[in-house]
Amino acid sequence: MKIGELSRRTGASIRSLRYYEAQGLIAPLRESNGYREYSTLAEEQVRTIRFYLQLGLTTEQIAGFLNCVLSRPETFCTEVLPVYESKLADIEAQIAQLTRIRDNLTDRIASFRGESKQGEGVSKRDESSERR
Amino acid sequence: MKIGELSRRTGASIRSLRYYEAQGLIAPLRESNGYREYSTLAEEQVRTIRFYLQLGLTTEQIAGFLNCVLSRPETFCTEVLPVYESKLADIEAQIAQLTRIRDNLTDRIASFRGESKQGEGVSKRDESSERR
DNA sequence: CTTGACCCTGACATTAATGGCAGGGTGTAT
DNA sequence: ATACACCCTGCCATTAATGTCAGGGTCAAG
Repeated sequence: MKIGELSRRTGASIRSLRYYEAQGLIAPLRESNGYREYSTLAEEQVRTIRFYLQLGLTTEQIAGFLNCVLSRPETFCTEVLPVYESKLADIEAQIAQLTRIRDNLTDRIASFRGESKQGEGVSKRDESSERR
Repeated sequence: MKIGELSRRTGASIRSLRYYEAQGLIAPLRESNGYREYSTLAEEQVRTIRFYLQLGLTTEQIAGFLNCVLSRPETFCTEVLPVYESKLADIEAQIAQLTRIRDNLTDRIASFRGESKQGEGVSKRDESSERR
């Protein structure tokens, strides 16, 4: 199957499919005219790649275990767990950070609604949050 | 005060101070030799800018209400509230998205620990999350 | 032979704030 | 005058996946 069809079948843009190849995630054959020829396995492979991308993993991380998870259940691939764990730590840190900001914003929005009375906690800034 | 001193006092890099100026957030005078001369008010101004940046606002958004909040309590500046509200919506969407991913990761990590028994929910992917 | 639907590579743009360099001027103390 | 600590502008880089050109082949149908 050629790249256009694979794109239609998987929802990945042609541009993305070429990018996955450049990142070493998929290696289609080439016809004599230079066109990429994808096997039928490619379809699942691309869906798998996209799934891991949705989890927020990078193509580099995915490349580290893709071959393994394509050939057996994920839990048999020892390379996967550390990636998940480090990603989870990332995400939790981000959530914590965003939650801090959200609470700060919520407070400040609330002080707009009830600003008619006192001025406590409104004009003085909260130096607690931090970024990157 | 010159830019180096302001940088030391506020913790903002010289590079950042020049950037804030380019974005219209602060307008120091110029000495005859071309050096920026900051008033003593600049120190609080920069801290205020940094505070809003920490809240995740962009320099453009900050520019929209900085003059106002520097001269009176935040709650008197009507330009501020809509920015807060839209940022809050942003943040909440991001938190929701990250939470979905986190739960997915947590599940998958858990299936590594308990993989000795059955294979339910392990090899089949979850197509529920989404990104950007 | 021309049209049109494919395919190819290579390159630049995107986002936002910041870091860092090159090349050069200023000012003060020795 | 020479060193040294400042300051200036302008420019490129950063991140990661994707979009989007330009300029060019391939191939089947008409």
